[in-house]
Amino acid sequence: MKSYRQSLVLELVDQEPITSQEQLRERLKGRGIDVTQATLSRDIRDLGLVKRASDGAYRRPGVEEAAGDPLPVLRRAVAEILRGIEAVQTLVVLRTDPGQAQPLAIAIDRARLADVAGTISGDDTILVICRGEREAQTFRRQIEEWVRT
Amino acid sequence: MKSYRQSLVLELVDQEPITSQEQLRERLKGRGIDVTQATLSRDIRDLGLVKRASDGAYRRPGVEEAAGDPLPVLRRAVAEILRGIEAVQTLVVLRTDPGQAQPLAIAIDRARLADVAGTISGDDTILVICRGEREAQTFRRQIEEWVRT
DNA sequence: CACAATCCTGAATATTTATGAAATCCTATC
DNA sequence: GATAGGATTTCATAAATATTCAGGATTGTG
Repeated sequence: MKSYRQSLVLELVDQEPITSQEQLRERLKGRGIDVTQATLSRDIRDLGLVKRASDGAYRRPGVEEAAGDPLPVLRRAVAEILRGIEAVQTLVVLRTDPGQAQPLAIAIDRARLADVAGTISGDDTILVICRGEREAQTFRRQIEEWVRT
Repeated sequence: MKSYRQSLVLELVDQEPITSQEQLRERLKGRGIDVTQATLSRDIRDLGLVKRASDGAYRRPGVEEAAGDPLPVLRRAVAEILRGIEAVQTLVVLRTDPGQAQPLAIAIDRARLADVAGTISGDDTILVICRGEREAQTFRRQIEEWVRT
């Protein structure tokens, strides 16, 4: 019983956001398993599940969430907060308004562009490490394009 | 106030197991910060901390038990949260899941590897500055090795 | 079978966390 | 300084979770 129930718990937790033990209880009932919240509290401890404060959902540790399409977010971010751009060999330096570098850098990271190996950012400057000099130019041109649009 | 307090929360949570918001409240009071539990509930959500059911301790997602030898910690961190690695000249760019770069960078720093001069990290990217191109390759290979194991 | 030891569970309850509403604190502007 | 608007915090309370205790099951042993 117990181990079957626990494997079902993992399955449920993986396929939809479960944010409370009561909710989990209902889902299990739907599958013909009826237990109390106390039991689920113990199951969750046994399974080592984790409750993320950001959305309150139970998760197996280490499994991350995928969000919506990051490209539009990036385009908006560029249009809104980019103030300057410059390529130096394989690096591209972006300037923003004070305090805006971090959000823009995150947008770039999440867009997972082919030219970009990664970014590091300070307060109003972002360093974009590109995969080569050619890629740095391509990236700069792409961004400049977005600024104009 | 808020951002200072939140950085203190991260610090406290990293250095000892905090299992309730009241406990966190006491620790903060010990550092001269006096707030209510309600505020901490919101801070914890803002910071995206996670409460592990296995021991009830709050953690930054992805960070594993900080203890003794830093190498095993690093290996585990690599296995768990590394998503990509790439060397560009003397630099190595590591990619992680969103928001996970910081903890992995800390693990690298603490391991004090011979090839590594230092690290800088953003949201999901870490820039590792190696002591030379040869060392960058060695470091990359070492990490890749760990990913496979 | 009888017994003990152990595991699992539910009920009741204690503890912990989240939240709505009001109060307070900041910051910018006149 | 006075004031508006927003952010942040507290207070009070609701909601969610953990735990204690006791009652079956189940298993192993003589």
